Amino acid sequence: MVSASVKDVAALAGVSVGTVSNVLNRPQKVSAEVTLRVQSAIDKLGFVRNDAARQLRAGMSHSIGLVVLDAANPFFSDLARGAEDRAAAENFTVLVGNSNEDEGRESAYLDLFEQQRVRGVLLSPVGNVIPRLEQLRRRGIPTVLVDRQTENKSFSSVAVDDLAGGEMAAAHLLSLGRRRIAFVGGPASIRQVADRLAGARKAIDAVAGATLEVIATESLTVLSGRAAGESIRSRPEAERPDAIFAANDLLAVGALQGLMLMGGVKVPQEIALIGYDDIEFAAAAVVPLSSIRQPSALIGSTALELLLREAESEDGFAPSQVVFPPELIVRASTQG
Amino acid sequence: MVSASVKDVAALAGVSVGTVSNVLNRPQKVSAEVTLRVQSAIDKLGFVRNDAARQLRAGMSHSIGLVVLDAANPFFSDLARGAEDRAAAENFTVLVGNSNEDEGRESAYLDLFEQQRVRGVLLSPVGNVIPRLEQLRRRGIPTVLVDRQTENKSFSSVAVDDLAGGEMAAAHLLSLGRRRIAFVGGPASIRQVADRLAGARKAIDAVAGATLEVIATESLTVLSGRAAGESIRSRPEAERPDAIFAANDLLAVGALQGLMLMGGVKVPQEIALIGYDDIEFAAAAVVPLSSIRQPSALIGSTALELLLREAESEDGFAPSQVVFPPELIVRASTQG
DNA sequence: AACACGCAATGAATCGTTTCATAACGAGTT
DNA sequence: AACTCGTTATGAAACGATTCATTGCGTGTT
Repeated sequence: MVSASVKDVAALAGVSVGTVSNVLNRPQKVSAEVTLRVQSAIDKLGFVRNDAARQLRAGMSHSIGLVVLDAANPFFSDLARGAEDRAAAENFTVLVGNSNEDEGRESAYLDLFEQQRVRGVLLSPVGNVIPRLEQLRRRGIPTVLVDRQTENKSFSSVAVDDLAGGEMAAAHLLSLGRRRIAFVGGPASIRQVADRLAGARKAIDAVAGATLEVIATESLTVLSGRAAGESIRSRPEAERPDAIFAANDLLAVGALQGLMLMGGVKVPQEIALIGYDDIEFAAAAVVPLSSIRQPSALIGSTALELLLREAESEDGFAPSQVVFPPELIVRASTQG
Repeated sequence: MVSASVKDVAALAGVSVGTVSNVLNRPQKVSAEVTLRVQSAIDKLGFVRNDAARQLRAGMSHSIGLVVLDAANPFFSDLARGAEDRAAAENFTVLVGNSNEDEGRESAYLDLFEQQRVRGVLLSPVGNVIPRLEQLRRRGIPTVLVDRQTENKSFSSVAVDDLAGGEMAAAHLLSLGRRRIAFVGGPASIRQVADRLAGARKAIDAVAGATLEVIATESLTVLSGRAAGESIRSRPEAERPDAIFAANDLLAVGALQGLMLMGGVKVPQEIALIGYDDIEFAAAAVVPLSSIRQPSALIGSTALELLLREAESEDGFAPSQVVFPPELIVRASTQG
């Protein structure tokens, strides 16, 4: 006997299977004496409910699926934590899949979630997923997009206004009197990067005499940032920017190192530096980093909330697009 | 109609449900003509297998559960990736739970995994879980411990020899001629911390005139390390150690910052510094960090392999304890 | 004494897939 | 023509929990 079933419990307790189920799910409907007998039978047999059977009968699971672009990115792990905590409060479980920015893996996870009959899906999409989402919706699985605003207003989404964030970062640098601003980031195909750059451009265009230089990187990593920083440091002093806006904090940390190597450029005196995301490490960097904070956990919990509401409602649910404002965090890298 | 079932597919294709199942699971047993008809019915109806029903019938799921101490720690996310990749190759899915070093959450995840009838569990344990694991085993769910050697040889485990790692780190510092060595780490209740310290002590005791000072920290974080570094910097020069071994890289990074603040102590000239884990950031720190590398992904994949082998075997499986050797990675923080 | 009512407990039906013993059929053999 | 294979296809049974219409029983009412 691999494991006991309700039938075994019922037999041992001398009751029907229906009663065992009632003890488990509607204890108030069962007399105290019988409850006790059933409980002790459960203990004696080490009975554990079979989730697959429950789910089959229920028709839907108590899980929701989450597909993130990069599980190693602190932004997404915070987002996931936010979603998980909110889900736990409603007795739901979150299954996390890591697409690694690969459309194939994204699709595989969506397939898996469909087979599991998850209650809904949170998705930070790689490519154009709208057709796939419409298919999911037709099959009764609602989706909420995270960290991405959609043109398509028929889906709910929760995101941060990256355009405003970029504008905010650039405006801050401009307010320090800096005028030769460099944007470090890439690849440009990543929506968030493009939006942050567009926001920065907007702020810079509004100030006479301010210029924007774009330094493209291959990825959003510390090493890419370091390369960018070193290339700036190696320029003649007159050709260096006086401020850098990095598309995320990993790049900013790398840039900082590239600049400071061998007693090079002083941050913030010679070049002010600001990042994006406000990851935990930003505050602890050698020169604590200014950054644009995103409420990552809040994005996760809000998206989950929206999703559950949509899942519970009958069709005809009105999708909503939630956009959180980013927040400027000023630290040493843009002070002095 | 929420979603189509095999029955619907069978009806549309004009065959029996058994045949549909055969098309799905043993295509070679079905004639080409029928296969085609069934496939097109599947496509037309948008049929998606119900995993709960499959699993109920099969008696066991195609998932394995993994409980980690801290999902945000790069060491564990690498370990998880290793396990996931290996699992995917065998058509298994890994469900990741984060215990956050909390016994209650650990237990909740184990309950959940039991209800899901997972094929096995990988566990980086918080407290004394042996009784719980014996219970799981009785119910047919094998367990492999990760990142923890057990006294109890009846369970398989995959770990790195932290004692050897600690010894290796200290021996490296001693080989540089350093004699006043400080160990930065804590809380001591964490097994890994205690083992690394014990290893260091062993190496230091073997060298005449070498001393070991233990600087306890509250946690294994950058901020704790920074505090430790600052307190060392504020000492009179004669009372400072000439080398620091930090219990993990986050502490080492923090210590580095604490030491270097305000043009303080030079690393490695005045104080050599080595960390543990070799997280990605170590190589990219302002002074690239020497560290003790653990094969995190390999630990994950090996543990998964052991687990599957144990799950497939009938009872009478001989548990094995795999211990990987740590590896010394020398970078600038201990050179010069 | 007859009746109605409410509370407990019952157990058959159900969810969707897989499996397996059986049937149907055609081709080859004697 | 009777037979044995071999190949396909069939459909009922099984997995385990839940649900719900039904039964049984004790209490209170008239």
